[in-house]
Amino acid sequence: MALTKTEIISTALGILDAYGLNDLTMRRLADSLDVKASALYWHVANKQSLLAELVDKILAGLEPPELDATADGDPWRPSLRGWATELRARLLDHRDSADLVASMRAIGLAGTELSRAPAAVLTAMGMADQEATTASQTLIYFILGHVDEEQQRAQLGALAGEASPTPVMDGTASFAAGLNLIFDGMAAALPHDG
Amino acid sequence: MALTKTEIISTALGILDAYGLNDLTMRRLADSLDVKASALYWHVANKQSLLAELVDKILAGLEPPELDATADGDPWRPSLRGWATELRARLLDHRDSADLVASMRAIGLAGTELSRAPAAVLTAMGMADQEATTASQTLIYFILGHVDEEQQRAQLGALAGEASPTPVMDGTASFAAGLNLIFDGMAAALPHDG
DNA sequence: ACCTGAACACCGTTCAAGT
DNA sequence: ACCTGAACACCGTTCAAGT
Repeated sequence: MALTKTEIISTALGILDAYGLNDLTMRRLADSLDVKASALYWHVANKQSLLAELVDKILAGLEPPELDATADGDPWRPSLRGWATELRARLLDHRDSADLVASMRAIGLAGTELSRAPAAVLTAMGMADQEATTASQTLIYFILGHVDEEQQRAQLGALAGEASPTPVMDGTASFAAGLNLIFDGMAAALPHDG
Repeated sequence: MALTKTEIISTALGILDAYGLNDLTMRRLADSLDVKASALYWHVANKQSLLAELVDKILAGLEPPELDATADGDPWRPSLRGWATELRARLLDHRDSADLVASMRAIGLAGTELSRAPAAVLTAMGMADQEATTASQTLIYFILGHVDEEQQRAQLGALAGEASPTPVMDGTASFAAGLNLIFDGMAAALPHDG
């Protein structure tokens, strides 16, 4: 049976989860598929584009945040909080994914422009376009930076004594705290609500 | 004349500036020093620690922010803004440095724990320790993420038509806007000031 | 259409041996 | 003390050749 791109991508994701980004090489991936490394180049242009597709797969199905019209107070807050929490969860599902997404994002290869979805919510709330763009980018930097640090720490922990007694700080809690800080900053830039 | 570590580090910085992080290999560095690659290992333990020293050199002399007691209003704002602007300037001085600092930070090898200095300012203003830590880390994620994107874009621009007519957005302006957002978020977590 | 074989031009790191 | 030579175990990528 001929190789398929889908098969390649999901095998790559398996290697990423089990051994990390450093061990995700074209040769190792080929070995896992019982094929020579050069065979991969019939299906993908190069490693970069393979990684970009991996990012797409990791982020696939991430729903853009929606404003709940029935909510009163700050409807955008729970909306963005839910979206950010979903994004973090997907990243935490795959080892080294925050690092991977950040590097792909920089090269502009990742199909998903992450900051667009939250920006739309903010403009819907009356924020100016440029301000909304900046604010969402700040949000994305926070999410990727935070999760990257969580994943790096998890790896260090795995190297030292397994099951570390207590993590330095609860990731979920500090993530929530950081989100609140950014939301408070956004609130200050939003038109005054009654 | 024998090689010195200082010589190695500053030559490495030169390669980083001229050719970028991808081209900063032990073999290329050795070539620049008219020496064989193996010779480097008498002076440094491995590439990681060399990169960590590079980070230290890039960030050397970055003064921690000080609170101006004579200022009224929000003395911490200009203080943190000045520090963040200084940090950005140092990073912009060296190609790929934001990427480099982020990766070293994650592994915990970089001597300078960047988020400590701004955290001290916030606790001095009466913020609780944990909140201050989270807030400063959020600030650091923003700075590194923003500058990384600036540097990546600069590289893409250099690849395409040189002297691009107008950058997509002014880096300095969007940096200032992001800073303000974060400062507004911090203000909300600070004890009410008169 | 899909894959192998073989090569090219690299990596980081180690270590006996030279001076 | 400081460096070279030579090797080990890798990389990503290309491309003629096979089926």
